[in-house]
Amino acid sequence: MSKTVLQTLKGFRDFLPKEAMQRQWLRNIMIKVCESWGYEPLETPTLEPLELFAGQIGEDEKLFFKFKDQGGRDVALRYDQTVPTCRVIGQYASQLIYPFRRYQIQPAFRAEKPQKGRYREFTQFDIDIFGILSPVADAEVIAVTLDIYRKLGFKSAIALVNNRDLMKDVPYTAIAAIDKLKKIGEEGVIQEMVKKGIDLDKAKYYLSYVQNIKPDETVKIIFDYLKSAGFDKTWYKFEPTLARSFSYSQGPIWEIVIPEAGESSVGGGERYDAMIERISGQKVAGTGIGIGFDRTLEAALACGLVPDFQSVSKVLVSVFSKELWNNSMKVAESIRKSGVAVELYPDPEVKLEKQLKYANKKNLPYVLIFGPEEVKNNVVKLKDMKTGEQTTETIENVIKKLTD
RNA sequence: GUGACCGUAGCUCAACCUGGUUAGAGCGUCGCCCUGUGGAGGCGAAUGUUGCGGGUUCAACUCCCGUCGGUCACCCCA
Repeated sequence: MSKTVLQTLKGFRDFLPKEAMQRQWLRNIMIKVCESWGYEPLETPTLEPLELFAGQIGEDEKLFFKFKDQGGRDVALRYDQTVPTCRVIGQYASQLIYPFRRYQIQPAFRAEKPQKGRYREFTQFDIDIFGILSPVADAEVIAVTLDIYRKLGFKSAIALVNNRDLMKDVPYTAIAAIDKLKKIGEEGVIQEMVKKGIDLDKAKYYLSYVQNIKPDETVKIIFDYLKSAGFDKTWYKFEPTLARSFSYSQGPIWEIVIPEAGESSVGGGERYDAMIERISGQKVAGTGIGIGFDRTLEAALACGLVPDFQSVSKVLVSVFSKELWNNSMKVAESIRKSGVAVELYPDPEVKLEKQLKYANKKNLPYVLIFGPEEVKNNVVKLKDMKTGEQTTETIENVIKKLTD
């Protein structure tokens, strides 16, 4: 194999066990929280007809990962999870039960130029609820999201909330500019608008108009809900200049920021009733959030919330000699039966010293050691790798200790 | 898609600007000290088509072009 093949494609990543375990940890918590709120999993294909995505946003076709399949069909890798879900709503209209709550965690693919935190294959965690027009639906999705960050152990996460409907009188180009306020400042926003053909006076007017928007009834309903759901008021905030410049955003819009881990957002959501109807042909209300899985993991790592995963198993059963190989196997098997993750050193010829070094490097909590002496007395030595302490026990006792 | 910077041992880097005999160091790895016990220490050893391809040159890790990959900004972000 030539050496150039030993690398991943631009913007694609491998996850070695340590990293993969961290991802699984995060994924499991997110799923658990979602299900505790009654959200059910949904999965859609990796490959879709190109028109499903391209039909939606015609202009920026460049970013699709698209190609022709063997049958000459134009296909594209999953670009996001919202659009396929809209397809599902149309395709299975007769079987879905509303309100329909679903979460979805799958990779999305975009042919972007990669940079930090932006890859061509990345994982998105979406939480959406369909069939409910009331802002209570938006509030619930925000509450589930905040619950996830709370359960992950963050001291705080803030939902910045606004209502796109309050910007009805502001043209889209102005909204898109105002969305960048945090990044480019007031001057930058005004310049951006002027560049896009808006008069200077109007640009200034739009900016100050938006900055002075006050929360409406919809926003109040959402905040009341969050308060009742047990979130301190430091966990949510009205943010008039939050714009979510997606063309399909409507109604409540929000973003999640984690102050302890930087100011950029880890996810954002909005209502998109109109897009659902456009794609599915069904008049179904829908609102939800897309959470950046990678960004959330990065934030959790930065805040020291991720357990230090080194190994999957709790104990290594060492092999003293070829003659005792069968004993080691039996011991490992009986521990495994008790539900404890156990690994057997897979080579009877290797010196005990090397087996211990292995256990040490992998950070395995315990090692079981037994030679002829112990076998004769029907006991084993349980070594605690952290303290170095070693006790002689019966297997039953070892299992009891390990399952505690 | 546009622009900038980067790519040397498993890892972090030196040598590149000002081309010149066997490309170095630390960490890690492996072995021994230690024939029933890891982490510390001592001693010893192995390792590179200098990302890949081409060009210039008597000579390229070094200069030039291309390509692949990375980082950053812009663009974009359903």
